[in-house]
Amino acid sequence: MAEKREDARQPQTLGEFLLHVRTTKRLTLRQVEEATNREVSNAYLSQLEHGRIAKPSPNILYSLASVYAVPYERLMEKAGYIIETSKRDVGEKHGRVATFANENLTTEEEEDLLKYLAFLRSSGGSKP
Amino acid sequence: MAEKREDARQPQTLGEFLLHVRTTKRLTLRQVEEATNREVSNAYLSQLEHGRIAKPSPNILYSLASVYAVPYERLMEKAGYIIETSKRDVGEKHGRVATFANENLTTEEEEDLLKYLAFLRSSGGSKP
DNA sequence: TTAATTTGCTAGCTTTTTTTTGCAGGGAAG
DNA sequence: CTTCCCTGCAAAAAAAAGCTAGCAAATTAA
Repeated sequence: MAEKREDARQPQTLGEFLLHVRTTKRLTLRQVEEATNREVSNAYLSQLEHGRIAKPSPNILYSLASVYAVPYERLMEKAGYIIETSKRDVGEKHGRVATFANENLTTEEEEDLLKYLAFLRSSGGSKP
Repeated sequence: MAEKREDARQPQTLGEFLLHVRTTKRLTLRQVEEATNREVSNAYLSQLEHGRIAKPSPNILYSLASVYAVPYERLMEKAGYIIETSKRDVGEKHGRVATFANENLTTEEEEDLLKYLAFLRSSGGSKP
Protein backbone atom coordinates (compact mmCIF):
# COMPACT_ATOMS: atom_id res chain seq x y z
CA MET A 1 0.00 0.00 0.00
CA ALA A 2 0.88 3.61 -0.07
CA GLU A 3 3.83 3.97 2.17
CA LYS A 4 5.40 7.32 1.77
CA ARG A 5 6.22 10.08 -0.59
CA GLU A 6 8.68 12.81 -0.12
CA ASP A 7 6.57 15.49 -1.67
CA ALA A 8 5.30 18.35 0.39
CA ARG A 9 1.95 17.18 1.54
CA GLN A 10 -0.31 19.07 3.84
CA PRO A 11 -0.60 16.42 6.47
CA GLN A 12 3.01 15.46 6.73
CA THR A 13 3.84 12.11 8.17
CA LEU A 14 5.85 11.97 11.34
CA GLY A 15 8.96 11.00 9.43
CA GLU A 16 8.63 13.76 6.88
CA PHE A 17 8.07 16.25 9.61
CA LEU A 18 11.04 15.15 11.69
CA LEU A 19 13.33 15.15 8.68
CA HIS A 20 12.14 18.56 7.63
CA VAL A 21 12.66 20.11 11.04
CA ARG A 22 16.08 18.61 11.49
CA THR A 23 17.42 19.64 8.10
CA THR A 24 15.92 23.07 8.51
CA LYS A 25 17.84 23.48 11.71
CA ARG A 26 20.89 22.00 10.02
CA LEU A 27 21.45 19.36 12.60
CA THR A 28 23.00 15.97 11.93
CA LEU A 29 21.54 12.75 13.20
CA ARG A 30 24.35 12.44 15.69
CA GLN A 31 23.97 16.00 16.87
CA VAL A 32 20.38 15.29 17.70
CA GLU A 33 21.40 12.11 19.45
CA GLU A 34 23.72 14.15 21.64
CA ALA A 35 21.18 16.90 22.18
CA THR A 36 18.69 14.36 23.48
CA ASN A 37 21.29 13.10 25.87
CA ARG A 38 21.53 9.88 23.91
CA GLU A 39 17.88 9.15 24.49
CA VAL A 40 17.38 8.89 20.75
CA SER A 41 20.11 7.12 18.83
CA ASN A 42 21.02 8.48 15.43
CA ALA A 43 20.16 5.19 13.79
CA TYR A 44 16.77 5.14 15.40
CA LEU A 45 16.07 8.70 14.41
CA SER A 46 16.91 7.73 10.86
CA GLN A 47 14.31 4.98 11.03
CA LEU A 48 11.79 7.41 12.42
CA GLU A 49 12.43 9.84 9.59
CA HIS A 50 11.92 7.08 7.07
CA GLY A 51 8.62 6.00 8.54
CA ARG A 52 9.89 2.66 9.65
CA ILE A 53 8.53 2.98 13.17
CA ALA A 54 4.79 2.90 13.59
CA LYS A 55 4.42 3.60 17.27
CA PRO A 56 7.41 5.26 18.86
CA SER A 57 7.39 5.77 22.58
CA PRO A 58 6.04 9.13 23.72
CA ASN A 59 9.22 9.62 25.68
CA ILE A 60 11.19 9.56 22.46
CA LEU A 61 8.81 12.05 20.90
CA TYR A 62 9.09 14.25 23.95
CA SER A 63 12.86 14.35 23.70
CA LEU A 64 12.69 15.27 20.05
CA ALA A 65 10.05 17.89 20.68
CA SER A 66 12.28 19.53 23.25
CA VAL A 67 15.34 19.52 21.07
CA TYR A 68 13.47 20.72 18.02
CA ALA A 69 11.39 23.18 19.97
CA VAL A 70 8.18 22.00 18.43
CA PRO A 71 5.00 21.23 20.36
CA TYR A 72 4.98 17.78 21.85
CA GLU A 73 1.34 17.34 20.92
CA ARG A 74 2.19 17.87 17.31
CA LEU A 75 4.48 14.89 17.28
CA MET A 76 1.98 12.80 19.18
CA GLU A 77 -0.66 13.56 16.64
CA LYS A 78 1.57 12.79 13.73
CA ALA A 79 2.56 9.55 15.39
CA GLY A 80 -1.09 8.56 15.21
CA TYR A 81 -1.75 8.86 18.92
CA ILE A 82 -5.13 10.17 19.81
CA ILE A 83 -5.04 13.47 21.51
CA GLU A 84 -7.74 14.89 23.68
CA THR A 85 -7.64 18.03 21.65
CA SER A 86 -10.26 18.61 19.06
CA LYS A 87 -8.87 18.26 15.62
CA ARG A 88 -9.95 21.49 14.07
CA ASP A 89 -7.71 21.92 11.10
CA VAL A 90 -9.17 24.72 9.16
CA GLY A 91 -6.61 26.49 7.13
CA GLU A 92 -7.29 30.16 7.27
CA LYS A 93 -7.13 31.15 10.88
CA HIS A 94 -4.42 33.04 12.51
CA GLY A 95 -2.38 31.60 15.28
CA ARG A 96 -3.47 33.63 18.23
CA VAL A 97 -1.38 31.83 20.71
CA ALA A 98 0.58 34.56 22.37
CA THR A 99 -2.12 35.56 24.76
CA PHE A 100 -2.66 32.10 26.12
CA ALA A 101 1.02 31.57 26.39
CA ASN A 102 1.01 33.89 29.35
CA GLU A 103 -2.04 32.43 30.95
CA ASN A 104 -0.63 29.36 32.65
CA LEU A 105 -3.63 27.18 32.20
CA THR A 106 -4.28 24.24 34.45
CA THR A 107 -5.39 20.96 32.96
CA GLU A 108 -8.94 21.59 34.02
CA GLU A 109 -8.98 25.02 32.55
CA GLU A 110 -7.52 23.76 29.35
CA GLU A 111 -10.16 21.08 29.03
CA ASP A 112 -12.91 23.51 29.83
CA LEU A 113 -11.64 25.99 27.30
CA LEU A 114 -11.39 23.34 24.64
CA LYS A 115 -14.93 22.27 25.30
CA TYR A 116 -16.08 25.83 25.13
CA LEU A 117 -14.17 26.32 21.94
CA ALA A 118 -15.84 23.30 20.42
CA PHE A 119 -19.16 24.74 21.47
CA LEU A 120 -18.33 28.09 19.92
CA ARG A 121 -17.43 26.54 16.65
CA SER A 122 -20.40 24.23 16.53
CA SER A 123 -22.94 26.94 17.16
CA GLY A 124 -21.80 30.28 15.89
CA GLY A 125 -19.84 29.02 12.94
CA SER A 126 -18.87 31.99 10.84
CA LYS A 127 -16.88 30.18 8.26
CA PRO A 128 -17.21 27.06 6.15
CA MET B 1 14.86 -4.69 42.87
CA ALA B 2 11.85 -2.93 44.16
CA GLU B 3 8.98 -4.21 42.16
CA LYS B 4 5.76 -3.10 43.67
CA ARG B 5 3.71 -2.97 46.79
CA GLU B 6 0.04 -3.56 47.09
CA ASP B 7 -0.52 -1.00 49.76
CA ALA B 8 -2.57 2.05 49.09
CA ARG B 9 0.02 4.52 48.03
CA GLN B 10 -0.71 8.03 47.11
CA PRO B 11 0.76 7.86 43.65
CA GLN B 12 -0.75 4.64 42.45
CA THR B 13 1.06 2.80 39.73
CA LEU B 14 -0.68 2.32 36.42
CA GLY B 15 -1.39 -1.29 37.24
CA GLU B 16 -2.82 -0.57 40.65
CA PHE B 17 -4.97 2.12 39.20
CA LEU B 18 -6.29 -0.01 36.34
CA LEU B 19 -7.05 -2.89 38.66
CA HIS B 20 -8.80 -0.62 41.10
CA VAL B 21 -10.97 1.01 38.50
CA ARG B 22 -11.93 -2.27 36.89
CA THR B 23 -12.85 -4.04 40.10
CA THR B 24 -14.71 -0.99 41.32
CA LYS B 25 -16.82 -1.12 38.21
CA ARG B 26 -17.15 -4.87 38.61
CA LEU B 27 -15.92 -5.67 35.18
CA THR B 28 -14.05 -8.81 34.24
CA LEU B 29 -10.94 -8.86 32.12
CA ARG B 30 -12.90 -10.30 29.25
CA GLN B 31 -15.67 -7.78 29.58
CA VAL B 32 -13.13 -5.03 29.22
CA GLU B 33 -11.65 -6.78 26.24
CA GLU B 34 -15.05 -6.78 24.60
CA ALA B 35 -15.77 -3.22 25.62
CA THR B 36 -12.60 -2.04 23.96
CA ASN B 37 -13.69 -3.81 20.83
CA ARG B 38 -10.92 -6.33 21.33
CA GLU B 39 -8.31 -3.65 21.15
CA VAL B 40 -7.00 -4.77 24.52
CA SER B 41 -6.82 -8.48 25.12
CA ASN B 42 -7.74 -9.74 28.55
CA ALA B 43 -4.33 -11.33 28.91
CA TYR B 44 -2.58 -8.10 28.13
CA LEU B 45 -4.77 -6.17 30.50
CA SER B 46 -3.80 -8.62 33.18
CA GLN B 47 -0.16 -7.91 32.51
CA LEU B 48 -0.83 -4.22 32.64
CA GLU B 49 -2.53 -4.53 35.99
CA HIS B 50 0.42 -6.43 37.36
CA GLY B 51 2.92 -3.86 36.20
CA ARG B 52 4.58 -6.13 33.73
CA ILE B 53 4.48 -3.65 30.89
CA ALA B 54 6.77 -0.68 31.06
CA LYS B 55 5.61 1.34 28.08
CA PRO B 56 2.16 0.49 26.80
CA SER B 57 1.05 2.16 23.63
CA PRO B 58 -1.03 5.30 24.08
CA ASN B 59 -3.65 3.74 21.87
CA ILE B 60 -4.15 1.01 24.42
CA LEU B 61 -4.38 3.55 27.20
CA TYR B 62 -6.87 5.55 25.21
CA SER B 63 -9.13 2.56 24.77
CA LEU B 64 -9.03 1.81 28.46
CA ALA B 65 -9.63 5.43 29.36
CA SER B 66 -12.75 5.44 27.23
CA VAL B 67 -14.11 2.24 28.66
CA TYR B 68 -13.33 3.19 32.23
CA ALA B 69 -14.43 6.77 31.76
CA VAL B 70 -11.27 8.13 33.28
CA PRO B 71 -9.19 10.92 31.80
CA TYR B 72 -6.77 9.77 29.16
CA GLU B 73 -4.12 12.09 30.56
CA ARG B 74 -4.25 10.38 33.87
CA LEU B 75 -3.35 7.04 32.37
CA MET B 76 -0.61 8.62 30.34
CA GLU B 77 0.86 10.15 33.43
CA LYS B 78 0.72 6.95 35.38
CA ALA B 79 2.33 5.15 32.49
CA GLY B 80 5.31 7.40 32.98
CA TYR B 81 4.77 9.46 29.88
CA ILE B 82 5.47 13.10 30.23
CA ILE B 83 2.36 15.09 29.74
CA GLU B 84 2.10 18.74 28.99
CA THR B 85 -0.52 19.11 31.64
CA SER B 86 -1.20 20.10 35.21
CA LYS B 87 1.49 22.44 36.30
CA ARG B 88 0.17 23.70 39.54
CA ASP B 89 3.17 25.92 40.00
CA VAL B 90 1.70 29.33 39.68
CA GLY B 91 5.01 31.05 40.10
CA GLU B 92 6.56 29.14 37.30
CA LYS B 93 6.40 29.77 33.63
CA HIS B 94 5.40 27.10 31.16
CA GLY B 95 1.97 27.90 29.97
CA ARG B 96 -0.30 25.44 28.33
CA VAL B 97 0.48 26.80 24.96
CA ALA B 98 0.97 23.68 22.96
CA THR B 99 -2.63 22.64 22.78
CA PHE B 100 -3.89 25.98 21.69
CA ALA B 101 -0.97 26.44 19.40
CA ASN B 102 -2.59 23.84 17.21
CA GLU B 103 -5.98 25.40 17.43
CA ASN B 104 -5.35 28.42 15.28
CA LEU B 105 -7.70 30.72 17.03
CA THR B 106 -9.32 33.65 15.39
CA THR B 107 -9.30 36.95 17.17
CA GLU B 108 -12.94 36.55 18.01
CA GLU B 109 -12.42 33.12 19.44
CA GLU B 110 -9.48 34.31 21.44
CA GLU B 111 -11.48 37.07 23.02
CA ASP B 112 -14.33 34.74 23.80
CA LEU B 113 -12.02 32.23 25.36
CA LEU B 114 -10.33 34.84 27.47
CA LYS B 115 -13.69 36.03 28.75
CA TYR B 116 -14.69 32.48 29.53
CA LEU B 117 -11.39 31.88 31.28
CA ALA B 118 -11.94 34.94 33.43
CA PHE B 119 -15.36 33.62 34.28
CA LEU B 120 -13.99 30.23 35.21
CA ARG B 121 -11.41 31.69 37.51
CA SER B 122 -13.78 34.11 39.15
CA SER B 123 -16.39 31.53 39.98
CA GLY B 124 -15.34 28.06 40.90
CA GLY B 125 -11.64 28.50 41.32
CA SER B 126 -9.64 25.64 42.77
CA LYS B 127 -6.70 27.85 43.22
CA PRO B 128 -5.07 28.67 46.52
C1' DT C 1 -21.27 -34.38 43.90
C1' DT C 2 -20.37 -33.51 39.31
C1' DA C 3 -20.47 -30.93 35.16
C1' DA C 4 -20.39 -26.59 32.99
C1' DT C 5 -19.00 -21.83 33.04
C1' DT C 6 -16.50 -18.10 34.37
C1' DT C 7 -12.41 -15.70 35.96
C1' DG C 8 -7.73 -14.44 36.40
C1' DC C 9 -3.53 -15.60 34.93
C1' DT C 10 0.73 -17.34 32.56
C1' DA C 11 3.55 -19.74 29.16
C1' DG C 12 4.85 -19.35 24.50
C1' DC C 13 4.84 -17.23 20.24
C1' DT C 14 4.69 -13.29 16.76
C1' DT C 15 5.40 -8.67 15.90
C1' DT C 16 7.36 -4.34 16.74
C1' DT C 17 10.33 -1.33 18.88
C1' DT C 18 15.02 0.02 20.13
C1' DT C 19 20.01 -0.95 20.20
C1' DT C 20 24.18 -2.22 18.17
C1' DT C 21 27.27 -2.66 14.52
C1' DG C 22 29.24 -1.46 10.67
C1' DC C 23 29.62 0.15 6.02
C1' DA C 24 29.61 3.12 1.63
C1' DG C 25 29.93 7.87 0.09
C1' DG C 26 31.81 12.32 0.52
C1' DG C 27 34.76 15.70 1.55
C1' DA C 28 39.11 17.84 3.70
C1' DA C 29 43.70 17.40 4.49
C1' DG C 30 48.16 15.63 4.04
C1' DC D 1 46.34 8.89 -4.08
C1' DT D 2 45.87 7.78 0.77
C1' DT D 3 44.20 8.75 5.22
C1' DC D 4 40.96 10.44 8.36
C1' DC D 5 36.68 11.74 9.80
C1' DC D 6 31.91 12.75 9.24
C1' DT D 7 27.14 11.62 7.64
C1' DG D 8 23.31 8.93 6.75
C1' DC D 9 21.59 4.14 6.53
C1' DA D 10 21.06 -0.66 6.39
C1' DA D 11 21.04 -4.90 8.61
C1' DA D 12 21.42 -7.85 12.48
C1' DA D 13 20.56 -8.48 17.22
C1' DA D 14 18.33 -7.57 21.51
C1' DA D 15 14.47 -6.36 24.07
C1' DA D 16 9.92 -5.36 24.82
C1' DA D 17 4.96 -5.23 23.30
C1' DG D 18 0.99 -7.65 22.56
C1' DC D 19 -1.79 -11.84 21.22
C1' DT D 20 -3.49 -16.93 21.29
C1' DA D 21 -4.34 -20.76 23.79
C1' DG D 22 -5.07 -23.00 27.57
C1' DC D 23 -4.64 -24.11 32.67
C1' DA D 24 -6.27 -23.90 37.61
C1' DA D 25 -9.18 -21.98 41.01
C1' DA D 26 -13.61 -20.30 41.86
C1' DT D 27 -18.50 -20.04 40.98
C1' DT D 28 -22.81 -21.73 39.40
C1' DA D 29 -26.02 -25.33 37.68
C1' DA D 30 -28.08 -29.57 37.73
